[in-house]
Formats: sequence, structure tokens, C-alpha cells
Amino acid sequence: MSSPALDTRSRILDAACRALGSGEAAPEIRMADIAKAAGVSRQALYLHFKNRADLLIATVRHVDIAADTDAVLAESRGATGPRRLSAWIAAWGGYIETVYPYAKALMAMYDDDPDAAAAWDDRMHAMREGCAAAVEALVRADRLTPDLTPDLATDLLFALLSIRMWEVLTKEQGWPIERYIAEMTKLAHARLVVAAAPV
Amino acid sequence: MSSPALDTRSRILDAACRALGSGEAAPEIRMADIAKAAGVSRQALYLHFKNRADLLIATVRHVDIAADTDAVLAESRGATGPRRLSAWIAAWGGYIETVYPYAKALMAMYDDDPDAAAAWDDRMHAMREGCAAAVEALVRADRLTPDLTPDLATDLLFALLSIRMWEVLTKEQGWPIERYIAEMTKLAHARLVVAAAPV
DNA sequence: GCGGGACTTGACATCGTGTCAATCTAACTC
DNA sequence: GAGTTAGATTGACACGATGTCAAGTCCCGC
Repeated sequence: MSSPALDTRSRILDAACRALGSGEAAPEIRMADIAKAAGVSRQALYLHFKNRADLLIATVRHVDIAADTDAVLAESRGATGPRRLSAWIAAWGGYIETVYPYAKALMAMYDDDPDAAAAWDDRMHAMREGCAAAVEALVRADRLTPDLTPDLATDLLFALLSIRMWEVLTKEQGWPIERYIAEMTKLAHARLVVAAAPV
Repeated sequence: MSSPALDTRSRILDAACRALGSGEAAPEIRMADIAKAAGVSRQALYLHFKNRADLLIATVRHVDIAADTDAVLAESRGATGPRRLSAWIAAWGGYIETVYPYAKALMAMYDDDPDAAAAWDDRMHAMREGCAAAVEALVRADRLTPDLTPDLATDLLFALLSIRMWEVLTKEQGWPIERYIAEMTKLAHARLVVAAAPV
């Protein structure tokens, strides 16, 4: 059933996937390595992908078919008010952890490759919507700090939850993911959420 | 007085400096470009620097002889309590702005070159001390939020003020530096500082 | 058995880094 | 003034990576 072409293509994607996943920094991953890992000639890669960036982008897409941003976003859609903010932060924090190596690869290609940049921007757009929705939930519950506009609050939350920030805290400072989520939640609440008005 | 060697060396550094400063992404800057800009042969670069990384690191050092981290740190040393935190954030925010392109270059080399990594770590260590000192000022004034240890607070502040975070807010989201400083100040205060105890 | 698509092999162009050897030049020394 | 020498230049080359090309091989379906 599976044509041999498809088989090879996915063998390549799997190999690239493993390569990206295994801690190795993205720029270090060579076409020859991927080919070898896939048990395929280097040239075969160019039969299926137009170049290195194309392959890596396809790899990233391949990975998060399973764990998609939208699903994460949905996960927090139930809650309202400040609890929605918490849910969003927790869901996103967990998501980054699984997706990080691939996101990093995309980031690394951002400057060189316009397609990679587009793929990245796409992802970040979805992520920003999650932030905006969480802020909107605060607004609806009348719990957004008065000196913040929804836009500004969204910017701030987006920045706090950026992969860059995650990287600093968990990779550079060695925070476990639980602490990351706990502290980010407290931080966001401290700045964005105001106490409920007395009835 | 100035030997011709020194003269050439600084012409190279100036050229590299201009190249790094002019928006160009660091990986794009080629040895040949720098040589051309310095009005010198490509090989001359290798007479003065052992390789590309060495040159770029020297360039970064060259740049912030004037605007040094320690000076920035000193700038905030006067204030006490929460005002010290504000002073530190303002001073650091302004400093990043001038130093950003060079810092970025160093960051970009981090994975490849151990010397670049060391230079970077050195800088970040100094920066972390600034954060620790600001937190210490809060502790002394009895104004650190009780559910934060000084270490955790320092981690958090360090992450908030990281170049990465600055990048997201000012470069990606287009915040003017004033807004960055204002919002970071509010954010840090919201999370780290507790109201003064009543007398 | 034959045609054609998928893959391989090996060669090659290109680009950037880094090395090397030969040459040039200007300044310093005797 | 001649010789030495450090600093530069020129041009060539090795290396490693990407990407291209052409010819050949293998296997599958008709």
C-alpha cells in the first residue's frame, strides 16, 4: 500500500526528527548525517526536499501533527477569568517542553530562510491568540489590572511565555518545568490580575 | 608612537565593529567583508586574530571598554530598597540598547566556540550580580515578597532582564525602550516587592 | 521481458574558513 | 647607505558543507 517513495520520505523525516530531538544543535545537523541515519543516500534527500531548510521545516511540521498548538489552546478554553490564565500558562509550558528542540531549529533558520520564518510566524501567531484569549477572559471577568490595556497585557504575556524566556529559565538556569509553570503563573497573575471587586 | 601593527589591528576592530553595529546578523559577516572594510587584505586578519571567533570576541570587548557592565552596575548602587530595583532595571535596559548587536554576535557564537561561550558567561555573571544586589537591597529593606527566596527572586529578575526577553519585546514586538523599562519595572515590582510594613 | 520511477554513485561547482609560501616594503640599526 | 626584520600583500590551496548533474542500477507493474 505504502508506495516506496512515501516510505523513504518518512524514513528521512523520522531520521531528521531523531536528529533534532537528540539535543544536537540544529545548525550542526548535516544533510549527510540525516541521510546516513535514514539509511539512504545523501542525494535521496534532494529527491524529496528542495533543500536543507525545506527538510527541517517539514520535519517540524511532521512532529507536531500529534501535539498541535491548537490542541493546547483548546485545553485551556474551558476556564474563565484568572483560572483561564493559569490553565493557559500550564498548558503552554507543558507544550513547549515537548516541542522545544523543533522550535529551536525553526528559530535558528529564521534569519536565513523566508519559509522557515513564515512557519515560525505562523506558530507564534497561534500562540499569541492563546495569550489574547487569556487576557480577554480577564477582561470579561473584570479582573485585568486597570493600568494595562488588553493589547499591552497580551504583549507582556506573550513575552513572558516566549520560548526565549522558557529557554533562559529551564535550560540556562536549570529550573524544572513545574517551577517554571508555578513561577510564571504567579508572575503573570501578579502583574495582570487585580483582586476581585467586593460585591 | 603607534606601531603600524597596532594601527592595523584597531582598523580591523573598527571595521568589525561597524559591521556588527550595522544591523547585519553576525553569522552573515564574512572575514572578507571585514578585511575590505578595514582596507586590508583578508590574510592580515589572521596575523592579528587566530580565527573568526577570536576577532569577533575581541571586537565585542573593544566596544564596551567605554560602556562597561560594571559601570552600569555602579550606576544603581546608590539607591536602596525598591528604588534600587528600579534604578537597576533602568540602567540595564539602557545599557542593553547600546550593546545589543554585539551581545547578539556573542550569543550566536556560543554553541560553536568555547571562548565565545566563556566571554558570554563572564558578562552574564556580572549581570546576575547586579540582579542579586538589587534583590539584596529588597531583603535589607524587608520588602522582598515572602514567598520568594533571594535566589529564586534573582533567577526571576535575571530572566526578566535577559537579552532574550529584551529582544522579544523591543525587536519582535516593537516596544520603544521607555516602555520596556516602564513595564519591566512594574512587572518586577509586582512580583518581587511587597508593600512596606506599617510602622 | 520491458519501460519507467525511485534510488545510488560519483563527480563537480560554489562558498566560506583557515593555512602556507613567496614577495614586497618601510622602518630601524649599525 | 646597506642589511635585517616585522608587518602586509598576493595568490594558491585544503577542507567541509550545500546543492547540482549525469549515468547507472534495481525493482515493480504491465
